Amino acid sequence: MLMRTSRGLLEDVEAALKAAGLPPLAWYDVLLELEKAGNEGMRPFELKNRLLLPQYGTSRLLDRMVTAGLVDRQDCEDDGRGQIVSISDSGRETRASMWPVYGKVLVTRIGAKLTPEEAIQLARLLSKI
Amino acid sequence: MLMRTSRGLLEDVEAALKAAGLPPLAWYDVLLELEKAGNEGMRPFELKNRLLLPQYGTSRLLDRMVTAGLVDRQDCEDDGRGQIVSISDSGRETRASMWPVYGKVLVTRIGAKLTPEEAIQLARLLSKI
DNA sequence: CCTATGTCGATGCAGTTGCATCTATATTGA
DNA sequence: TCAATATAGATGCAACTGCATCGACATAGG
Repeated sequence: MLMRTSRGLLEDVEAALKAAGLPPLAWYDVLLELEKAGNEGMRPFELKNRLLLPQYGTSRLLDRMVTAGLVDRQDCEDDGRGQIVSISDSGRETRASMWPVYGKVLVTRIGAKLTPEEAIQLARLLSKI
Repeated sequence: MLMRTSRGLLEDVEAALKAAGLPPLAWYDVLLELEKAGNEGMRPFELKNRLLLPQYGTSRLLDRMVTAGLVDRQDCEDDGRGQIVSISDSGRETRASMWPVYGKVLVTRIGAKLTPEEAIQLARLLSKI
């Protein structure tokens, strides 16, 4: 049930984003992390750890986002192997415009079907897993 | 949180199946449906409706499963456009060998972390969505 | 200092997915 | 009956994913 539920939800969110001409959900997660990281940005491997993405996935996702101008990438001074990625102004705007679309699907798919107490309880149960 | 939880669970299941030299989880769902459908099998579009898969995804998934010998495909007599797919003996065996691997991950990831009452409650909440 | 090993990130390749479109057959209705 | 439309399933193409591996730099141990 968990699988079916979340897959359906995911598809709805992706479809809503696409219909609004916005990037996929994974980009939202990245933008949110980078926004939280502030101006100093963060290392790709840290992003990978936070979002539990595979290393190669992170590398290529960042590639695309840099190309799209949502993320800035610069060489890391402390570590010659590494780099620092940070969100651009355009990235901030994009994230902001994604949120209402994302949120609306969640509200209509979850908020409308569960009472607030149930939603809290669901969150509590899921967090234990 | 729902997304993160289910994605992690999914990855664990896929990894366990792969480690056991077994096909991916989607194949399990198909095999289970076909096994329930019995000897008459079922139409691909019906499978697509039940599993909520895209049409092209169903077509290609069945291609691979037929190639792997887990599914039999024959032309449909009633409808010249259509076909009938059904599970083969090998498919039944494969599904049977997948179940314990699948189940074990669920038990260790869910059963071990939630009490039976919590699990029931979780299922109830998810079913409302 | 130098070699061995570990970590960071990139990439070639094969397999998979999404999208749009196609062919073939079925159904509807004038 | 025949044209218009709808449905079943396949497929070319571009994008994306997983896997294995690579090259570059970092760090530890002798």
